[in-house]
Amino acid sequence: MSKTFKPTESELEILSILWEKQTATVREVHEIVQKTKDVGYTTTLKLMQIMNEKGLVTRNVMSKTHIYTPTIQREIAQEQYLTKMIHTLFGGNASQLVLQALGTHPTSKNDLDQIKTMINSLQNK
Amino acid sequence: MSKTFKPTESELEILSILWEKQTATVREVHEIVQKTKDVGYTTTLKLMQIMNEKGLVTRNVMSKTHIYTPTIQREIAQEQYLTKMIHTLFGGNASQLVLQALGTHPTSKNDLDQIKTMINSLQNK
DNA sequence: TAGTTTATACGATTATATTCGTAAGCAATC
DNA sequence: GATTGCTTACGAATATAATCGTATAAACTA
Repeated sequence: MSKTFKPTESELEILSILWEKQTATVREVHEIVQKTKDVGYTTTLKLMQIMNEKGLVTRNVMSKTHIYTPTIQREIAQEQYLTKMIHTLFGGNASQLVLQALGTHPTSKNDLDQIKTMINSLQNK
Repeated sequence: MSKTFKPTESELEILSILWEKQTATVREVHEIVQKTKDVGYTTTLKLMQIMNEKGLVTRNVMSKTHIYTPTIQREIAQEQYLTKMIHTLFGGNASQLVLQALGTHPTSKNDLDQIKTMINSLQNK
């Protein structure tokens, strides 16, 4: 069914922009890409065309300026990369990853509470 | 100082094996690689030679069979990938990653307690 | 409407990564 | 001491990704 989703580095960057904005034109994407990478417009365009061929995005071609939408759910990508990362980087131990994430990435009190709640519900099973 | 650590896909796989075993020969690494990828011995050898040139590993050449050691701390790689992943995949929100990790990757009661302890100490600040 | 801007399409180049074949050395064994 | 097996070295082929230049057309603008 679902082929293995494996975007390249650049493609993932573009996807992350699309996930954020839901939908975007090449120019909008390029504007953001440019902040971190110094590449030409046609490079971004070409990448997005390739992504379309691969089925990573779809596009609405009604108007001259095409509008792109990601086809892959962010959640699916999250799960896939998370699994891989736990395996290759944390020796299969998810809690190590959690501890590290909490330790080095500031989290609001509210979010911390939410995590505690989740843990409690996991423990009551 | 520290150049940007950016191993390729295959290199990261080899590193993860070295992190696990601390130290290993090409054959030992290859044996494990072979379980998931169908590649020849010299491919693994070449990769590890390149990694040596790049400084990702060092090797002891005393005996005929070289012994490889990773130069990069696993923790540094963990931190780097974690940061990137939180950014591109979780919209900058670390707690989202934590919730997802806990939700889909079974964690022992003990580990969960440890995480709670950590959260508590974070909240008492 | 002529000129300018902004789009897409797409081939071609360049860069990077992966893979393997072959040569050569060393050591154990027959 | 020849043969076999395992090792490294390394060039070269192949595959994949990233980048850009140029052509072409639509839409806006003076």
